[in-house]
Amino acid sequence: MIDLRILRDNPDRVRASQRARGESAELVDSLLVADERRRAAIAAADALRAEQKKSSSAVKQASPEERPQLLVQAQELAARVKVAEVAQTQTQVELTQAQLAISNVIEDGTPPGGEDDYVVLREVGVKPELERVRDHLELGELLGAIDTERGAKVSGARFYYLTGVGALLQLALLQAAIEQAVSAGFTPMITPTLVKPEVMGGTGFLGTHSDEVYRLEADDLYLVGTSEVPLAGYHMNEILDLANGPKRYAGWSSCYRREAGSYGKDTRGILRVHQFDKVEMFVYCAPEDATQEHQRLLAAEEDMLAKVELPYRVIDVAAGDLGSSAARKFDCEAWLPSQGRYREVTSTSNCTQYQTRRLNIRYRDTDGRSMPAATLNGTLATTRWIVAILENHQQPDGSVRVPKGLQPYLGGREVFEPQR
RNA sequence: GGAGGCUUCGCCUAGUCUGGUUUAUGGCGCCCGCCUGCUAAGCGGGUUUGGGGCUUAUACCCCAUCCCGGGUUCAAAUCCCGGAGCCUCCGCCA
Repeated sequence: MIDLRILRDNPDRVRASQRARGESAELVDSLLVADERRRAAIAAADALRAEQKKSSSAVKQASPEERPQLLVQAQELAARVKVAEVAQTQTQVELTQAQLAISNVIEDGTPPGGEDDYVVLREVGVKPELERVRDHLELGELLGAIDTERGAKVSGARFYYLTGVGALLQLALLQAAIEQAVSAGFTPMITPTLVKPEVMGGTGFLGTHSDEVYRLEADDLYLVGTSEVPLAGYHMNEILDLANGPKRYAGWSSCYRREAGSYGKDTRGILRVHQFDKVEMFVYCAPEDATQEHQRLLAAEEDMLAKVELPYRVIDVAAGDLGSSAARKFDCEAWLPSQGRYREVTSTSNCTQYQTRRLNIRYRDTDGRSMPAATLNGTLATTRWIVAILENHQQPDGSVRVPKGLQPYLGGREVFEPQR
């Protein structure tokens, strides 16, 4: 949700942000009008309420003979108050709608444009030179690590089983992520994966991407697509004490995505699936610290990628591909030998105060005033990493080298051997 | 699934039966000041959260806020209806 003060003081900045995203700048003017109308309605209703209070206490103190006369006046006022309150509510609803329609104001430096207008910040690591490339599913089947056929039999397309070393690899990967996060001062969390509409909406996932989200109609609950959602909801309606620095959480959860609109895309293997596991970093901090925290999250992601020895690049995502909540987003994309290109394995967003205004999460600034906090999130490891790990560390015989950073979490194992 | 109890400004709590002198009581904690070799104690004051107005800002004024949402009434913490959460008991169950 957009800050009305920023909007009033600097509407051009919001207009520019909307244009860079390829979204409507006219929404800014609708919002300004809605803001004006709401304030007028509040002033009118407040004045009537004040009058009514006086009138009411006059009734209370009146002598029996003046009482009937005063009662009539009071009754008439009560009716007018009722009308004014309906108008006030209406303008409030319109304001909120106009406010929700505008995406977060992008951070300075964000590349303008759409999905393909990202800027590559750096490439790290060495791509493997392979004579014969097996893709992750072929490798996964050789190792007895991935079973998509039975996944489809039991649950449908885009479901899978991780079996044997596949299951162990995921546990090792996520455990390594948790350990890294804990030693960096993050609080590990295992979160709910079903959340209420207000939480799903508050994090910004019920906007243009709402058809990506699973909904349980009978219970009016949503399955989360990332633990960002329950971690953002964790402090909903609270005032945080950030005097000792940001609150940093690392959430481990299953994630569920409908993948609507991606029919035919990435249908092979487990690159794009309906359910996966993820360790996600989530930070609450003062707005002035957000940009710096964002860099820390990105650095943590790169540490993890180094641990599993993946070649990757970092991209600065363009404005039009940020989603409504993010003001800036950096993705790390790992090299996939089977595709000969980079694919997203992490994503870190600075959501500034966009989510906390919706979720009513504040902190005390240095003057003791309560202000919306900033939130950020970033991926530390997901099931998808298995794809890149298998493909980049494959050997000619179909075995897969276990990266050093994961060996301690796999009982010291150095290689996964094909089963016959 | 059934029955009952509870929810008040950080924490605890009075007030709810019997609607209006309640701008919600008191204690603890916290903040400011006074007193005092120091500390403690004592004394005085302050301390919900939003919104609006007026301001350079502070101050000040107004409105809302007693779990949430409706309703009755000139007037609701208080009465009525619906919902949520917590606790206790019963039933069922991996």
